[in-house]
Amino acid sequence: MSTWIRHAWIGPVKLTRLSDIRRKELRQAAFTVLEREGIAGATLEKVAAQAGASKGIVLHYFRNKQELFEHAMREANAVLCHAVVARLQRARTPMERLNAVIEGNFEEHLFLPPLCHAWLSLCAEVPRDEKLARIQKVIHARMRSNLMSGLRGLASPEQADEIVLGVTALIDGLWLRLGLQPGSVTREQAVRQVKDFVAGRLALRQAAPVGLASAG
Amino acid sequence: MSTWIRHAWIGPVKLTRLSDIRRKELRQAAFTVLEREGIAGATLEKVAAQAGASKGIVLHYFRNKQELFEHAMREANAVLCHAVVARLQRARTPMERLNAVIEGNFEEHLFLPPLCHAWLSLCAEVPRDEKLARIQKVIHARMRSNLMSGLRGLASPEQADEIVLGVTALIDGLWLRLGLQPGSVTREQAVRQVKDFVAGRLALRQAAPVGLASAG
DNA sequence: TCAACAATTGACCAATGGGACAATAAATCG
DNA sequence: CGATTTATTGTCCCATTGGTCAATTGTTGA
Repeated sequence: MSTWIRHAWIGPVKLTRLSDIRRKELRQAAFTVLEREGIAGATLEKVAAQAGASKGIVLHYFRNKQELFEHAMREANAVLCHAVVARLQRARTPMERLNAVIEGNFEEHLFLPPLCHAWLSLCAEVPRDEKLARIQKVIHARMRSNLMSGLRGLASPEQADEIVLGVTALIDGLWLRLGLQPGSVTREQAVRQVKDFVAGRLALRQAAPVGLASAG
Repeated sequence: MSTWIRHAWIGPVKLTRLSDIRRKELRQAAFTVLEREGIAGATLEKVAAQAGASKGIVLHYFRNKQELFEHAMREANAVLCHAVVARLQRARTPMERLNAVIEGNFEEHLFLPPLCHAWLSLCAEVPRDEKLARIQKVIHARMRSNLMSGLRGLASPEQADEIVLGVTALIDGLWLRLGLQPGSVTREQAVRQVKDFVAGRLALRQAAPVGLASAG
């Protein structure tokens, strides 16, 4: 976290203003600390140390601790988002778009326990932080939209809605599993699970909508 | 949290020793505080206040803060567990057992945002608390075992394994959704999702195992 | 009744954390 | 170059927190 980043391309946009660069460094440092320490142990001092700076500088760029972690969440989300969008752009058919979303959500260099740990800590604060809640809402809306872009060609609107809920929940659940028991689920397993889920739901499309499910 | 609880039946076991009762009160108070404040805001003083006692008493019954919240997690888990087991005992067929687990995991008076919030905060600490991790592990093992008791009669062992992973992830994901966006998922929707998931997977049992899923 | 024990409290303490601020160093720009 | 703005640091402050401890108040059982 020294200065190598100063004149580098970070993400899709070149950061010119020094302040922007510093802010990004600090957001990332905050996230890294979150990975290690969780929300309870993530202090301004640790973030500063992680960024190789003083505590004062953190509060120079962010009004307070809350704001810092809100930006950390936005940052992390942007990365995730980018992984999906990149794949989505190469997709041609509806099914390809669907798979793009699924695979993008389990990208190899992102589907990692520490990332999940930090994410989990942020999610746990959502109920008490209006801003975090709004970010979460946006994330879900984008996810839904991405999935819909593929599902519209494959299922009825009502069915698509149902499938979207299932897919998003399943993805989140698999991430959670990675965080709670690293090693109990691989990227390939996760992708397979979600794809099979969709396949199963689409297969049941014309079948009796109750089927086995209502046997109990 | 006064004294009405003193001579009451709490759960399946009557608590005789006063110390046991006090400990239970405090565990529950800790969980309640967790619901409101999250792990970062849950202090011993607040727990004490919630229980109508002094901070000293909390540390009289629990070695330290960590231990208190570990017990809070066990407590919450026991409640969840009880809901499932009760239904499981009334189930006769494999499918009934499966449905018992699914419905038990979304019991009406448990599938609530505050409960989820507290739970989420505890999960977020799992990576940094060996004891919490062990509790988590036990929970998952029991869940798997419960599901297996139904699935063994319905699918091959390998398939059952896969389905279990999917079902547990889906359940967790739906809970997470409840916590992050209360109101975006009802108990009925959740139950339906999981049941349909299982139905879809069982329907694909004999079909080509790849199917639509490998189109991308 | 009295001694041993458990429960409970409140005071106390050292450590830490978030945040304010003044002082200093750098950079930018006319 | 000189002045104004920006970056950065370290110090200071106050509130909070986890945890210890001695003292007090029941409870219980011989």
